[in-house]
Amino acid sequence: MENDDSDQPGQRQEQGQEQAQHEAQNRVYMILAAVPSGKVVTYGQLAELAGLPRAARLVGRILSNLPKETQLPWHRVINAAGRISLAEDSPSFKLQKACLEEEGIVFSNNRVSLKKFNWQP
DNA sequence: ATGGTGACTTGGC
DNA sequence: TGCCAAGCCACCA
Repeated sequence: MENDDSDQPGQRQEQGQEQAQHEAQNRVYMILAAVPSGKVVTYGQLAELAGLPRAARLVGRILSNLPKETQLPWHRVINAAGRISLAEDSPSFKLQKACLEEEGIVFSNNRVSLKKFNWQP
């Protein structure tokens, strides 16, 4: 048979995109959950490990959408400059910094030691 | 539908 | 060392 399975390209494609996004988000969660205490990872690294090169910004968006009750170590994610990508006066900033210091991360002038970037899965 | 913005990154000065 | 500009991706007005 000619197989007229009639996949409506439009709708199918749209669903595919949405699913892909969801998958990507899920992968980011997995990678993030695997980051050990005492270590940090940058948005770019997290994106790359999740198979999303050049999507550092997307990771930031995903984190911003995390529920406040999340179990994920979102506080272990910092930017490439070794800084916390949040406003200093923001409660989230203070929380993140406090969590990292609890884990032994040392800050110098609001910046994390670059040596901590050496985390391999 | 074009433009602006943001938990980003990299390269140049 | 620090600021600026361009690139990149998704979302919102």
